[in-house]
Amino acid sequence: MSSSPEDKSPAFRGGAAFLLAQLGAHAAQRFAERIAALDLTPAQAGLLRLLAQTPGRSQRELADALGMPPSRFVAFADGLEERGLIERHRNPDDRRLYALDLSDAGREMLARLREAGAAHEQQICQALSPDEHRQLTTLLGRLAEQQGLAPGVHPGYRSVRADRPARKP
Amino acid sequence: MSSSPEDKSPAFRGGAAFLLAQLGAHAAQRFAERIAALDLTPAQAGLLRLLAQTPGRSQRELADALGMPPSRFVAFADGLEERGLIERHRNPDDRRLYALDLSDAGREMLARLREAGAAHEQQICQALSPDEHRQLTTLLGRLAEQQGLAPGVHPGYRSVRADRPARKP
DNA sequence: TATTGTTATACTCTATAACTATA
DNA sequence: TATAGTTATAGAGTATAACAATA
Repeated sequence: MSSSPEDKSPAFRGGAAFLLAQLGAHAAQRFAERIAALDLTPAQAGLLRLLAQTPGRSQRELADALGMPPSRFVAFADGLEERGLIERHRNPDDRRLYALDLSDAGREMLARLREAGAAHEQQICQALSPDEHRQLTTLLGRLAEQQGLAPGVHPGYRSVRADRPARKP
Repeated sequence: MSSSPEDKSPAFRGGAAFLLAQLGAHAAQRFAERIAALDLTPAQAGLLRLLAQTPGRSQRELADALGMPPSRFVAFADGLEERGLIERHRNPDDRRLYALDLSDAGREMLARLREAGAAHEQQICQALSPDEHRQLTTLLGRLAEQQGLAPGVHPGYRSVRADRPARKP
C-alpha cells in the first residue's frame, strides 16, 4: 500500500483550516437540528441572543449585525413578533425607528436556548477531556480574536434557512 | 460594570462549538476568496482533490461524495470539462457510466490549489505558535474522527456558490 | 425492472429597487 | 435631502421528477 507525503498517523484529515471549515459546518448543522425542536433557526437564535445582550436596538442595526439586508429583516422579525418572542416599540424621539426587545416568552425561550447550547457543546466536544476542552476553547478564541471576528455572530446568520434540517413538502 | 456568569477573561466568545461554527464559516469564506483567483469555487476544488485521490469514479459516486444531487452534478462537471481540467471517459464494460479523471491541466491546477491551501492554513493560524498549531490540528482531528466526518469533504460542497465572494451583475 | 446520466420545470430564496413616513 | 422601515419584483439556485440509454 502506497503512502502519500501528506499521509500522517493516524489518518490525514487535512490541515487545521480545513478541519475548521468541516467541523464548523458540522457543528452548525447539528445545532440547527437541535433547536429545530424549539422551532427556531440559527438566525432566529442569533437575534434572540443579540437582543438579550443589547436591548432596544433598531432593525437596521440588528440587520447589519446579523449580516442581512434590512428588507429581509422585516419578515424575519415579523415571524418572531407573531410568536410573541420579541416586541417592537416605537421610539418617541425618532418615530422612524423601532426599538426591538425580548418579551417574557422570548426570555424563557432564551433560557431553553442556553440549555440546548450547553448540550450541543458537550455533544460536539465529547471526544476531549475537560482539560483538552479548555485548551481547544482557548486556542479557538485566540484565532477568532486575531482574525477580527465579532463575538457572538457568525456568517451563517446571513441565510434564513442556514442549514435548516428538513423542508415540508 | 456588571459581569455575567459567562464572562471570563479575556472576553467571552462563546463555547468551543460556537467558535467552531464561527471560525469554520470564516475559514471557508477566506478560502473561497483565495481560490477565486484561480477561478475555482470550493466545490470545484473539492472535486479536483477527490479525483486526485481516487481517479475514475462515476458521476453518481462523486455527486454522493460531494453531497449534491446527480442532476446538479452534470452542469457542475460540464464547467470543469469545458475548461479542460477534467475528462470524461466512457466505461467499456458498462456503457452507462462515465469515468472521470483529471487532465494534465487539472493536475497543474491541483498543484496551485495546494499552494493556496498552504497559504490559507498560515493565514488562518497565524495567531498560534508552531507547537500550538500542531496541538490544534490534533484536537480538531480527534473531534472530526469521533463525529464521524469523512476525511476530505465538508457539507459546504453541497452548494454551487458556497460562500462565493462576489457576483457579477 | 433497475441504474446512469441528462433535461425540464416548478419553487424557494434572495437582493435590488421603489415607496412611505419621518426627520 | 437623508434615513428607517416596508413592499414588490425579477432573477438566481435548487430539488423533483420525468426521460433516454444501457444493463
